[in-house]
Amino acid sequence: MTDLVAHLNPPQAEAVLHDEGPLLVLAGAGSGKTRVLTHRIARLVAERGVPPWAILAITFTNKAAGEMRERIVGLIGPLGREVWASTFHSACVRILRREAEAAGLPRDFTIYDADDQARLMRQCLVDEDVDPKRFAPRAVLAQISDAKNRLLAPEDLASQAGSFTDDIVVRLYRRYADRLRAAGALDFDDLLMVTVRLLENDEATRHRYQSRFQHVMVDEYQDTNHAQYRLVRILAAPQNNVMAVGDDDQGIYSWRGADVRNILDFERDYPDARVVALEQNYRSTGTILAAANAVVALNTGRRPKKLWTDLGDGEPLTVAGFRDEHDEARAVASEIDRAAAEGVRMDQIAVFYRTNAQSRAIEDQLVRRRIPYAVVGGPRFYERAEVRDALAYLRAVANPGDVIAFTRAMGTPRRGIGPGAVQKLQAFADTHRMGIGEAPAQADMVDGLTAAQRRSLAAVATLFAELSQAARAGLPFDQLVRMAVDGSGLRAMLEADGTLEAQGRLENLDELVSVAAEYQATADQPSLQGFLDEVALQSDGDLVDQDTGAVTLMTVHNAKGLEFDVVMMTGMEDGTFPHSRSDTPEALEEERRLCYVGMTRARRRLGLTHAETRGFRGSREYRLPSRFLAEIPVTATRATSRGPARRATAATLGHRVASAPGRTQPGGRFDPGDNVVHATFGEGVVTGVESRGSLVRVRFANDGTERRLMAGAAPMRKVETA
DNA sequence: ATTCAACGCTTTTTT
DNA sequence: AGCGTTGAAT
Repeated sequence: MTDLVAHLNPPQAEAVLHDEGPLLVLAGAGSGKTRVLTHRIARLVAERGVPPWAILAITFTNKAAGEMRERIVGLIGPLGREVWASTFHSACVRILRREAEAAGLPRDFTIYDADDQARLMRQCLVDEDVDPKRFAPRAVLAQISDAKNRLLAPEDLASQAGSFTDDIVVRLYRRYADRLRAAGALDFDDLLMVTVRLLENDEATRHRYQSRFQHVMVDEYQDTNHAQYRLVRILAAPQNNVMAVGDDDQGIYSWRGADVRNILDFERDYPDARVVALEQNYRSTGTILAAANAVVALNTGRRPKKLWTDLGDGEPLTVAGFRDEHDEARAVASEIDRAAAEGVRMDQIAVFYRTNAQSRAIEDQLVRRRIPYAVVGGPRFYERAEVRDALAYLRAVANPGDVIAFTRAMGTPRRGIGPGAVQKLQAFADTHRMGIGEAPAQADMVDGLTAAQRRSLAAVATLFAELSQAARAGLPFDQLVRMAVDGSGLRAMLEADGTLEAQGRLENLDELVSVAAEYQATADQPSLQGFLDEVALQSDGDLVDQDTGAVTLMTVHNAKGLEFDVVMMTGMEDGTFPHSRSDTPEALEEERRLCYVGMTRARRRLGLTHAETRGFRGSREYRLPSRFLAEIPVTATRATSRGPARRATAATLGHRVASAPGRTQPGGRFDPGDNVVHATFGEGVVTGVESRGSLVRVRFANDGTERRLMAGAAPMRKVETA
């Protein structure tokens, strides 16, 4: 048995040696928190006699959970595999599958992802006769999600509601909940909420889990929402052996209900908590750290901290501007080639961006230069239409009540069963108290179907029966998937298509078959339900593979928890990053934290780029350099212009510094004759000034129109063009 | 009743 | 640019 604190610094050792009672670890970026977590667990098991299965360790991704488990195994052997390491959502599914009866759930409940939710909500809007234009399904769902994260049922929301809008949302929430129940489905938020309710209301179950979990540990605690917070409180009680690890500067998920107060108020919630701060960074150079610190330091309401490193200054950050996203991408590719020529491994290089759509321009260039790359996130494998189509057949069989899956399956391939026929089947299923998935077998009894539809449904019934029989007989999952793909006619449909796109879709279906085979081979107790659960709870982060020999492209959100020798942050423009929709002070601070997270992923080299114009939803928009660039101390940077981008650079940067930190120039600086550039209208010339300078008239070159703009508010600046 | 073609709007981030 | 809704053709 190795000495578990041998290579730890004093605060790390203090945390690892903490035995019982609440512990808060404030872990700055790159301060070795995973090490502390794994070592502490190893010590509790190996030296304090805590059974591994009595430890619940919550991580942010399934992949992180797996890695944590392996590291523990590395420290104390196979016993470490028994630790409950998982995400909140996976842990809840595990509990709910086991306690389905007590929770009032069907044993084979289905998990609905965002796409399923939206489809279901659409039906609810129809039910409630609400115009989907005025109430976008996703927007309504966001409000419902918000409520669920705060553990509010429709009734609770009703008591708070007042306005007309709120009333409609309450009605939709109620209807949506009913429909979920009818389908035997839970959405992501339900997984948490239902588990909390179960534990709060069912004393016996609560006691069982409370005594089972002697220690509860939560990583990324700053990103927990209220439901998760409550779950931790309940499970940790009464002995409160809870360890929260996090960093308030890295909270980037408030938009999905995360509440930084959870970490800021930890000591109030657990008054006898021990607090340990990890402030030595082992990852980045001093320059990178100083730059990142300077940016995040501008936020208010954060715990003061002083991250430091003894790794030396390293090289300065590079900041460069380009004409458009294509030039930017070319420069990124050049930077990658340069780094590779210096001996940096491709898989130690990452390109970050704020939004997934930005990956495209970069991918184009990397393909052209034959630079191997892997995109994390974006259109996820399991979100591809054909994959979802194939899975819909399996879901419809696993849970005959799942209308969404059933409807989807009926629609692809085309077999003459549209919304009308589905409705008739649903009505029939309702009156005969069966799931809609069981209705095709009785198609003869359903009123109002055409002969062709009955024939079509008979084939569906046969397929369902075969699939269900095969699943029960324990046919390997890859064969089950293949059966769905072939038997449904999906494969035939795509093969008949013959286009390159259909070719790709077929490949994805083959990929799904291998994923199923993989599941078959690795799962403890393979089951159809388990396979579908795993698919539903798969996260982008789970698919990050850092040993591929390829450059990694991803959003800054997905970069959390990772590190690379060389990081390029692209799209550093106001409106892109910070995102234009983050226009409140709070949202802006979150963007800044996001920027901090991105910067602190870099070990040795950090480059930041921006483009003057960017294609956006078909049209081209003008962009000013991000205010975050201006927040980086000049001493930490070296402005460069590399490769084909000659244009921007020093002059642009001069502008950027001059205009920072505001989004726009203060009013009263425009005079007739000034050349200006506006974020949406482009270049123009000031033709007049009104209201003592607060209103300017500008004629735009693009369309020749003249517009009157608020000098202080318009996203516009002067340019010194020749 | 289903399916196909044109129009209009927009999610930023994700378990 | 891409999706979903809408309106016309089958």
